[in-house]
Amino acid sequence: MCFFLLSSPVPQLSHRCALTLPCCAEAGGATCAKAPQVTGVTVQLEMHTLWQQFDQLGTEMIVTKAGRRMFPTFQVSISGMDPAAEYVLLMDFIPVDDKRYRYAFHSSSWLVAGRADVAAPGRMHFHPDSPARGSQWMKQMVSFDALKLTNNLLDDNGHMILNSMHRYQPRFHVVYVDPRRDSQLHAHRNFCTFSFPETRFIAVTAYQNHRITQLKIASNPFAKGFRTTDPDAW
Amino acid sequence: MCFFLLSSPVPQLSHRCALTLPCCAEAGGATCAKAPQVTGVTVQLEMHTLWQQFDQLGTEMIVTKAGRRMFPTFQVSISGMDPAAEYVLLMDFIPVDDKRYRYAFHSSSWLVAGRADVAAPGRMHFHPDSPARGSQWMKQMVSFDALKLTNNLLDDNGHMILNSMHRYQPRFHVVYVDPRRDSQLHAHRNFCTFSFPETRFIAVTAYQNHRITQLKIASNPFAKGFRTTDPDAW
DNA sequence: GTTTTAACACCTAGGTGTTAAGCT
DNA sequence: AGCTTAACACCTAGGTGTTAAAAC
Repeated sequence: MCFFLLSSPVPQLSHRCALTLPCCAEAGGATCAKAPQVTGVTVQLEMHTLWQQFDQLGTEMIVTKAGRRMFPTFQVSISGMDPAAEYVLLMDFIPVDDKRYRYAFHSSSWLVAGRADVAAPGRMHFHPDSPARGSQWMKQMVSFDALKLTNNLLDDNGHMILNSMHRYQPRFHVVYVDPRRDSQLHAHRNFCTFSFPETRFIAVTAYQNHRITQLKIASNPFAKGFRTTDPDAW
Repeated sequence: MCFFLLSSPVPQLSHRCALTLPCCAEAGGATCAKAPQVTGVTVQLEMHTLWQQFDQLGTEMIVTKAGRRMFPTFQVSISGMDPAAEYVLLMDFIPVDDKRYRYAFHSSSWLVAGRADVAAPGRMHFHPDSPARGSQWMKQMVSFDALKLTNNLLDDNGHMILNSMHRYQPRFHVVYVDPRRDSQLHAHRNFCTFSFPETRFIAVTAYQNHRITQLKIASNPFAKGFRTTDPDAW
């Protein structure tokens, strides 16, 4: 099941060149003996400008017992797949560091509040259309809008379990489904991973930074009921 | 693509014993050289009582240009699949006869109004979870609630195209995805078909029989706004 | 004190039959 | 006259931040 290294370090890519990531970008140009079906894969993060706006304020994502969607939604455009080959697309979340945070309202900033709590169960979220052919994945934007975040360590709904007040980096994985051989043995060659630094966030049970709240209200259609100003101003 | 005989006759099974259909039920006990993955498959129609209530009045299903869901929804429970084998589940609709109908309001009954119009394009509706393993299909009820009916001959949304004022029999197909050989050549052995006579209906652009309208309002949650009497009376 | 929970009003998104107008 | 269409009010279903109370 766990054929990815959950403990692998978070890549340190600059914001400005992260619009498009070639396969194995996080490996930093190291040796990359990947299957040909994944070597050419390129992934572009959608809603990049919105993600940047949140990232500049310090993105917060609500976690609830029942599960809460992410906003912005993680959406990507993919190219360079083998149109006829089958792929599985999935996401996971890895801790950015070993710290617990708290928000200082008087200074409107996040402070380190100690060592991280025990790590939440590291789950994978398979895109519901998986598996599908490359042609299908490349046809239009791939959206992970069914993905939900929870702080319930005993969650039984397949949601992604995160610790509140901890910082996370979403990761996106493209896995080639090799029909010819035992996929378990060659899995390490048949996938590649993409990390977009601007999608990092701190999990919270209630918003801390009021500017994050305002940007969510301004940009999320489901929060329209809380808008007071002109929505086009954003 | 069209590996089913769209023009095959509608099976004439009695209402009373149609609760559960074994594979190849429509073949009437004839020779049935099917693959072992489909021979043992059994399908049970859900909401059977509701379907019978509608059938006794003469079920009508709305067709619209944009596409309209069926109510009751076609839902089945499946058993007897090979849990590890992959199956595709799909539906189609075949004309019950070669006639066009009209409703006589004064006698509250359907009359034959001539020969059928030119047949609408015969489409297949693949269940969106297809393909999936037998274990997945048997885990819980399979619902075709995404299926929509349209009278637009030029429909480009993948909906099922039907002629209004014509009578149809929904059919349900279980197709075993054979990984070993050319599935095209052996397709005739790898599927079986189920027809439930109580799911027959006449396609309409507006309800004709007022008792059908009342039963829809009473039993469809989305029509609750039109209820006047106690819903528990049904 | 800080963090979490649950009920809530207010939205989006889309499935109902109704109705009046339009079509043939 | 028979049939179809489109706008509509009224639902279901579920995604928002708010708020006050609860939990720790």
